[in-house]
Amino acid sequence: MSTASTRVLDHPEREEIRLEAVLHALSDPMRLQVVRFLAGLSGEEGASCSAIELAVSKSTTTHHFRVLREAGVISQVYRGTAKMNVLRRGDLDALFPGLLDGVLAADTAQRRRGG
Amino acid sequence: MSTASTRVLDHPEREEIRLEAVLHALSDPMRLQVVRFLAGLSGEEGASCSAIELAVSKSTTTHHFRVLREAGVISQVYRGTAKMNVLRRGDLDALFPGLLDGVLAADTAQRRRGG
DNA sequence: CCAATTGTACGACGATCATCGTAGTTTGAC
DNA sequence: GTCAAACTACGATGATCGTCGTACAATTGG
Repeated sequence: MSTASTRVLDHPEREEIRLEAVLHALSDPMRLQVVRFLAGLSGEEGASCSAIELAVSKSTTTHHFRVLREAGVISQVYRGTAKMNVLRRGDLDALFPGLLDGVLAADTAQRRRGG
Repeated sequence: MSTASTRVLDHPEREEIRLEAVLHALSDPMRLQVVRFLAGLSGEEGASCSAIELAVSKSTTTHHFRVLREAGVISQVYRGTAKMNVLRRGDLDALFPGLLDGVLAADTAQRRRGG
């Protein structure tokens, strides 16, 4: 088809994003790894699901990305056979200023200690 | 007995506190309520478990306090028949600067919006 | 010693979770 | 039209979670 893909994914609106859901989404090592990766990207690029190597099966990877999307942490859009993922930094920063950076900094600090 | 109580509770050392565990502990509304309450206290006072009215049974309350303690978010010490709870702000701020305040601010922001 | 207060231990319950494999769908490239 | 790549859907499984009630333990105050 030449028309745009009809495969559209459901994202919570900014106002629908819940702190508890975000914290829960970030409390898993795999998902934290995804967020860390996406946060390290410059600009609006984003990355496909397969660009981030997680030590779990493909189904599990899909699952983690969905949890992140449904919590409002990332947005996902199909592009060809790939699905591009972008951190919803604008929304998160608007809702919870400093939260995402705080978590990322905490993650960096913990890793630096050898965690 | 006049000797100090032998009822001692296990707390993770500062270096043992894990970010994922902290985030998980904070991702529950009841536990967030406890942390919010303790954060609102002045000085080193702390509060007994029963001082914080949670809309769950006593057993469940005990459970939530334990999760917070085992994650390193609070410290608990017996004092008579009561158990006093204190936020481990010093440890958390040292390990993850800005994280606790970020979460508390996010919680306040969400509540202000009517969440 | 007795009673009241405060919190625990121990199942138990249904719900959610992280994980997997297999079989499928959608797309882009040839 | 075929084929490979990328991701999904759908169970299934074992673990953990939040919740409860009941029964118990430790402490303080009369």
